Amino acid sequence: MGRGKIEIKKIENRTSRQVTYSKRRNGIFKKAQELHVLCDAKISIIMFSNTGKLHEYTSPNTSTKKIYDQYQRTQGCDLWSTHYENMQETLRKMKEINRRLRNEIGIRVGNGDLSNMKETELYRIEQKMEDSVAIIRERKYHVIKTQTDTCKKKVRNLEEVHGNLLLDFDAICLMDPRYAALKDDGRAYEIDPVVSYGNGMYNHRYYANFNQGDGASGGPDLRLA
Amino acid sequence: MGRGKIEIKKIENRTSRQVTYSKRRNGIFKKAQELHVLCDAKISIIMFSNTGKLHEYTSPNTSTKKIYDQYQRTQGCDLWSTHYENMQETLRKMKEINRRLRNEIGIRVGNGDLSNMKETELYRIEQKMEDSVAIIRERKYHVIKTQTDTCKKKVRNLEEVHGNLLLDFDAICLMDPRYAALKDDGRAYEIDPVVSYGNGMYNHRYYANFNQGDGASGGPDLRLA
DNA sequence: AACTATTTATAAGA
DNA sequence: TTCTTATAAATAGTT
Repeated sequence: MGRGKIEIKKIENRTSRQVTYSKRRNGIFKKAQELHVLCDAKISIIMFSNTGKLHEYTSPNTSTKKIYDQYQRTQGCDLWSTHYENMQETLRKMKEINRRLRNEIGIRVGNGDLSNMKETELYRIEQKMEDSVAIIRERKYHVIKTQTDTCKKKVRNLEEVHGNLLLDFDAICLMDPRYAALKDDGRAYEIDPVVSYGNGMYNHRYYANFNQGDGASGGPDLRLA
Repeated sequence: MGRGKIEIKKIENRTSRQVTYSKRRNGIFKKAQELHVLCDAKISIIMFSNTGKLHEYTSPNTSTKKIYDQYQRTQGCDLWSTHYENMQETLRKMKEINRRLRNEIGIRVGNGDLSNMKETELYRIEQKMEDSVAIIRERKYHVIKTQTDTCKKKVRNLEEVHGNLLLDFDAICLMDPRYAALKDDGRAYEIDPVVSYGNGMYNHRYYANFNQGDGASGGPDLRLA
């Protein structure tokens, strides 16, 4: 379609080639537009001249991106999803890790969902939590130990006074048996059975009892049974 | 270019439209191929008929993806990098959240980095940790309360016995002043100053002291100062 | 899918 | 680039 027929092969003359490229490119775009109107087609044309210049045609009411999205959907292919999929996988994994971390925290903070946990799992969690409280316990221990020591001191002192009184009382009874009757008048001078002092005046079972479960540290054991 | 000139507007006849679409589409692809050969151009054409059918032409020695990559580089535009960047942003945020969650857990488990924390921050963490121990404390409390109750019982009993002994001793002294001397022989029947019983035999300051900081529950307060 | 009258695109020249 | 124009090519309507 021109003054003479041309063979379809690369035009070696640079200028001619550029002119032809320009004319034919517009021809194609014109025909694309016509096709769009006549047949209601969506068309995307992208071309690069051999000089690297970009020209594109995109039919109205759409965009290059839209057409490529549709292209992918239709083809079921990826195009850029190679890059993309790795990222999606990473994202997916991270969400999962995140979810688990949140759950771990939730359990520790007290609003975790413990309802669908198995016994062993619950035990594991409990163990972990106990480990976690170690630091807090370390400080709490100081306070508790102070209380305990004070308590021990008082009990020890009280017991000593009590012991001395009993000794003195016994001494009085020996010196003057009149008062021995007091021993049998219903009053119990011995500490009640719960404490189990029995007859031993300086029996320290009381302390042993108080300190039962003591760790190596000598402080009260706060572990759960 | 046909038996008659046609107006460029949508062809309403379905069959005609499809025929025209087919013919012209091939015409465009043929011209694209000619242009590719004549001018050494890279061309990508994607079209969708109004029935949604996909047809494409891609010039030889290239691919849709290559052309799209070049398209993006040339245009400096995003296309899918919008998705991509959003995704990267999401990923970045998620990593940050993850890092913080890990740190939170680390602190609770005892291997967190507390070194570069400010006082207020540390206090906040401590508070949170204490909240977290609430559940554990709830159960521990049971054990401690048992111990405490036992201790109280023992002390109360011991004190009562002690009180009775003192009363009896006083009675003996009144009846037989000979033994009053024992009161001043250096032995202290009163509990030592630490316990501060003073002269009041039934003074319960001891308990008040032991129970200092009691919560409404009546149990020992395990909170840190 | 093939035919062909006709329109359209465009090669070469200006 | 754009215009011109002779001519090749595309294609509308028909078969």
